[in-house]
Amino acid sequence: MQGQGWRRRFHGCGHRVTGPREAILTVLGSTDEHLSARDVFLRVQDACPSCGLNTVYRTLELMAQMGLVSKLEFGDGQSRYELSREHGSKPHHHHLVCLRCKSIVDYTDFIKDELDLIRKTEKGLSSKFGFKIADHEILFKGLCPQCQKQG
Amino acid sequence: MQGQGWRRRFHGCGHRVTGPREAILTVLGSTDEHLSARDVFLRVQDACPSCGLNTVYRTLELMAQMGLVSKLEFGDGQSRYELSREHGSKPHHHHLVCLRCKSIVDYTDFIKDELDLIRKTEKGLSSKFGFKIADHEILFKGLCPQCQKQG
DNA sequence: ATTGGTATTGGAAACCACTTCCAATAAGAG
DNA sequence: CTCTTATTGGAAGTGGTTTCCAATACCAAT
Repeated sequence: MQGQGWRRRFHGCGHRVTGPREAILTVLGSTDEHLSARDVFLRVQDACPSCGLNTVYRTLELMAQMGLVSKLEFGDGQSRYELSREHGSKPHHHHLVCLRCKSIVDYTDFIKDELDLIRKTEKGLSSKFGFKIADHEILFKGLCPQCQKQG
Repeated sequence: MQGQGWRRRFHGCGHRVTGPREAILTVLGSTDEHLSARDVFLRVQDACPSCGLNTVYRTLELMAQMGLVSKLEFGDGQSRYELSREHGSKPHHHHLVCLRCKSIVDYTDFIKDELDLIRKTEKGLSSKFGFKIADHEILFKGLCPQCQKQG
């Protein structure tokens, strides 16, 4: 999480800046992984021992709706979170997930090629359906090398 | 579900063709919606009253791994299913989901424009990571007109 | 600084989508 | 028709996520 703009952002929406929120953003800003709520909870204990799992869920959901974090679902039964494109330090990327073992690969290939299409689609959809679009996701699904062998 | 090819497909993988499986495919083939497992379960009662929710889950997961159905996650806490591109009668489409109320819009705009990119990316990823790619998904996230008003 | 209104928090309990277990059933190969 | 074994269904379990509510702590106004 670069900068402190998020504080202003919170206040602007009538939200308060609190210890847990600060700590959660710090955790997300210090990793490249796709953390589950429980993962975040564990790592937050350090900076904010009183923070409950419950608060982590609420905060992540709030931040997802504000567009600060991306909530990802890869089919393994839990949501995963990462700082969203504009707020994180990870390069723009997408995901490749194994249908069987649910393993995940981040890829950054062909990202430039998608720009035009995404921009055009985003514009078209927002004027056609009235949505205010915050983010997009491209997901490829298949079988990883291991799972291919195992039938 | 056009044709009966899926029977052969099942036998080919050492799976049996059963009442519940047949009924579930019929349900999926008769709608344009993104049904949850429970939705499918309810609609299956008609053709196959003995079919349990449990079997619906197992069957949908199996079909997802076979590539017959697409398992979709829109962030509302349950998976949704539709016949996959090659097996369904719905045109190739993608989704637009509201981050707040989780409502879903199907769109078919700019689908042609994506073909090249998808083909190229699919090829690149499968040779780089060894995945056997079965499907792809593009998801736009944002706020629907209603939720924009409500802050 | 102090105060007051209210958003936020934390813990426990509830919820619910989904999975596991296992004995009974039935598909389909021989 | 028979035998093997995949599949089923019901009940019980699992675990991620939400709800409830009293206590806490932001922060705007004083």
